[in-house]
Amino acid sequence: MNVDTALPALAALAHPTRLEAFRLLVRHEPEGLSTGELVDASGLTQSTFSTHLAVLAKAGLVKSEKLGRQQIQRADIDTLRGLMLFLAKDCCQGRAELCEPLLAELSCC
Amino acid sequence: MNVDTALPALAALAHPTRLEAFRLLVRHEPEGLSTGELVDASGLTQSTFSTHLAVLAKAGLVKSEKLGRQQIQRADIDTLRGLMLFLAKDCCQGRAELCEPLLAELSCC
DNA sequence: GAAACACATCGGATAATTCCGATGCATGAA
DNA sequence: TTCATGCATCGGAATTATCCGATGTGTTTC
Repeated sequence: MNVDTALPALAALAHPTRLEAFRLLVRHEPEGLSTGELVDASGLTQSTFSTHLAVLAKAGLVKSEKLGRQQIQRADIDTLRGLMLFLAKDCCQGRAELCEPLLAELSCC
Repeated sequence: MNVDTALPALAALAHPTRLEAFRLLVRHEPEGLSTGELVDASGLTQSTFSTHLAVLAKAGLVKSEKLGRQQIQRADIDTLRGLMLFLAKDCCQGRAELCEPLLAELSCC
């Protein structure tokens, strides 16, 4: 993950519909959800949501898989992790004191 | 950090100029940089960059302080940490296996 | 084959971003 | 006081994002 890959990922998440859809997919890992279920959850038109999904997919945050005539969407945790590492990298370089509190809170996992 | 605070933060970072400026400020913690220095680094007009800086400030990612007639800008690491925790929260809830690799890589700090 | 279904894509209208020059408003220097 | 400096804000033009209905494509069912 670098600036060129982080920017589309940030832009993809910087929209209420897409952020909510992505979080929903993360909570439904690893089974995923069909596009139709996501459309229903969004409350938007099918065509509108489809373009949102395309933005998430292009950013690498969502991968899809065909299952019969529906499309199963799944969150790509590796990309999310890459984005978080990219954001953390700057403050971690030689300045551990800045990221220690983050590690402490993440240790809940 | 919740959806309402994460969305402006994501949108603020989802722009090449603002992302670069924020990363520059993180690397210059805790001294900070003046607005003029950031303008020079951006290559944009002073007025254009000022509006970008206002977006970062409104999202809580940058705090400023007056020093004579210049304005010292500093990255707010707490907000960055809050954003990362918000993104990580979903995948950590009851599914530690998803976040363990993140912790492993972050342990470089 | 025909119809129904799930989803993607196109066309176009509206709204929001982005960018700049010009101007305003403080602060420090002469 | 007068002038220069550093920065914020205003007004407006160009670009981009967002949203929807309509249509196209592939898949299952009858």
